[in-house]
Amino acid sequence: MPIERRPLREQIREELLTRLDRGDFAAGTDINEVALAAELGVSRTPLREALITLAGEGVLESSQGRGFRFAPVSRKEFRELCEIVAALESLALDCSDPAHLRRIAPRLLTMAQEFPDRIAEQQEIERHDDEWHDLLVSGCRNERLLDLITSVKAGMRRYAHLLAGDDTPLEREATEHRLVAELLIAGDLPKAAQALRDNWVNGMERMMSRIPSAD
Amino acid sequence: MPIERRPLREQIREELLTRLDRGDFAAGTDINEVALAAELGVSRTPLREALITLAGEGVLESSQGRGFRFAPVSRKEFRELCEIVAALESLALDCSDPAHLRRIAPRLLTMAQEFPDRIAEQQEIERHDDEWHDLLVSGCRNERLLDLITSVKAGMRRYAHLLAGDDTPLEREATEHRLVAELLIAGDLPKAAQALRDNWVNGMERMMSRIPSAD
DNA sequence: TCGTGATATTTTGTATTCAGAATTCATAGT
DNA sequence: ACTATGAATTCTGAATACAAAATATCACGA
Repeated sequence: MPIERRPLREQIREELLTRLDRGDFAAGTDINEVALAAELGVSRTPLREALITLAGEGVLESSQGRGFRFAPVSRKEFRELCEIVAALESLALDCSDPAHLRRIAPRLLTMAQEFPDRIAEQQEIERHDDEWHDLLVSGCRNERLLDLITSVKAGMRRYAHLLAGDDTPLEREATEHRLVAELLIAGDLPKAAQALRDNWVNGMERMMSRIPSAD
Repeated sequence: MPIERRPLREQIREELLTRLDRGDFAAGTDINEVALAAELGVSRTPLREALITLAGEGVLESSQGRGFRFAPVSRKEFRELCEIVAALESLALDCSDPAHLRRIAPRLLTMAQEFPDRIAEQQEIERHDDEWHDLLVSGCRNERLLDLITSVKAGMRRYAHLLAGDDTPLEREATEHRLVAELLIAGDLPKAAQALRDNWVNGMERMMSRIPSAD
């Protein structure tokens, strides 16, 4: 078995992100470093390193002397993030090996058809959606781009739990994924990329109404 | 006068980037934290925070137990970065206020025509080029996108000093900038965005031969 | 001469401590 | 009652201290 040894800051970062997914943190409230470090069972040093990383990814914001806080959600930011990820994933498709795309296209179609029931847990739905997108860009030969996409998506996690409890979007999301997969099978990459961008734009609009309008 | 108070980590990050521009650091060599901290006159704590930030931006790489080092340059990575920035700046144009674009277009044209002499210092040329691109995207309403562009470009600084000493590219760079400006004046945003992407692709190819082929 | 292993040294990763800024709370004055 | 002022407290930002991992050194044997 491969023995895994990673810096604490990375483990902490992931733990904070999963807690964020669970909705543990109220947006906008300050983070108390000593309390959080004690809760995680680590010292402030690696915790602060993780916080700085997350701030760089836009998950947190910080200000001099007042430390870190989870950035409040806003429609404006969400729109901005969707625009960015749409462009990046579309670019990732362009940079992908066409042969690889043809190979995975059927699986993408299957996954889109197996979209989780509306009974399924929110967590499960999100995981499925993430997996689909991950597989989609898995053939991208631009490694930096893949890292960047991961990083930007980390900043979107604050929004994930907001879309709990609505069913209708699910169908549409699945339909759009199917469309992308079918266009890939047909070998029409430009159209597939466009459909993917549309998917993000539509997903954004579905979400918009659910974001508190502090804007 | 407004008294400026910023965290040490940010000042350190900037200092390291300017030193990188000066070519102070040999790529691939490990960074000695105590030595560098002493040289900068700070403790290891804020220095490490800056290093972690830079690693997140791709300027540095790190591995468990062996600390940080400046990532070696490679044609592959440079191509990847150019692809990304081309897409992001193009997106920034799309997100810009058309009125603002019309307003700045003449200035962009002037700047392109005033492109520094080939006698000018390398530093000066780069600064001028950066300013032109900054002005170009200054009307972008997607703030996150602007931050992201800045961050990705930080990762490209390692390549800047490589193109010293060649004159011909200068002319072409200026010509391409002029073309973008003229298309903006004509109000043809899609064509301008395309010309901008071409500018990045061409700039990449000009650079390619100058990057050591460790690949 | 080369490789192997034990030991010493260096350097990182993490914890702890210290100093100063921000906030809170109480009190005095209007 | 309300504001302003200042002390006390809390928290962050930075420095220092400590532990463990990585690297270098060197002796020894094939």
